[in-house]
Amino acid sequence: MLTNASKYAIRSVLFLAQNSNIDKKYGAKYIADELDIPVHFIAKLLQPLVKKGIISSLKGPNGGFYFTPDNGKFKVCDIIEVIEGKNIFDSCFLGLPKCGDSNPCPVHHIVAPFKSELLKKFNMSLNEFKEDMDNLGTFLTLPTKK
Amino acid sequence: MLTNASKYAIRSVLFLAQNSNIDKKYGAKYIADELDIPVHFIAKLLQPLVKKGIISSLKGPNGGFYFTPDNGKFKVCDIIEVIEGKNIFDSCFLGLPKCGDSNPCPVHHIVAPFKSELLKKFNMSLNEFKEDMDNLGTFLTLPTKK
DNA sequence: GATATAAAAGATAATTTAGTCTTTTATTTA
DNA sequence: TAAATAAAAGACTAAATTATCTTTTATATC
Repeated sequence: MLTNASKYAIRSVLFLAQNSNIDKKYGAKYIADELDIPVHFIAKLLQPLVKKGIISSLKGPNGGFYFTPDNGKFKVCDIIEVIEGKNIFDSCFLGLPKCGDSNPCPVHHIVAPFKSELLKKFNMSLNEFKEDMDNLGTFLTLPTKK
Repeated sequence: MLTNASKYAIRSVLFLAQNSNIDKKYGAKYIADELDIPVHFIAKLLQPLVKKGIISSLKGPNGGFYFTPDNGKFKVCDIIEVIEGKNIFDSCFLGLPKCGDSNPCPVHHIVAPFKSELLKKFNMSLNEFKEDMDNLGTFLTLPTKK
């Protein structure tokens, strides 16, 4: 459903949301190591996210990527849109060209509520999402990294 | 989550399950037109399914692909396994290497029950699945094709 | 047996996704 | 202002997925 690119990007942004601020920045290498992601790949992916304002960055010594309260106004959906360039949640799970409530595919009744729940979550602001993660006690990394 | 190949294959098999029998076969071209799928692609995809016994085929005039009660003993999961060659339902939605109940990613609590429901369905026999489709009134084609 | 038909088999091409490497630019610190 | 650092930008490579095309084989019918 999501490409590796989107998965990497989402986890990186959430990592920054949880762990960074203007005084505590993380380089691409650190993020990649932490999340078990290819370094060069994530470095490339973060560029358009910075440009869009979803995360912040600073070059040079003591520079890196970081998260501000303003960044937290964006949503996970924004990350996906920047990386994929299109809405990937429209398409039918079985590839039916016109799947919908009135022309449902054999798994539509299972997939539709799932997508709806997922989109509810992905449409939360990143600030809200972060709080939600704290409440649920969820993870972004390998258990050994904690 | 599923590749195009799997989606095409699943819909083709279900089409045959619903519409064909030993006296009513369909050529690759017919199936492709009906389901809005690339002809050559589906022709290729159906080959390993026949070999595995998930669908039946006969060469020559009046030949084509068809479905027998015996074919109906396989499951949708079998189709996916033949086409993908691996279990695609294991991996975490956000790409977390060790996502699970005890180390859940931020959407695990949404994804896990979805997968579970889906797998329940995909582990039904195709005979059962066909009946289920009748009961639910689901579709495999464009509404205009009906 | 010759011909037509349709799947099987095999080779190849195109596109998308994934990932890497090098050079440039901005910023800090000495 | 020189050196070091880290992101930005750009070019490039690799792999997987998607799709097409051609040749061969099996089957039915005439």
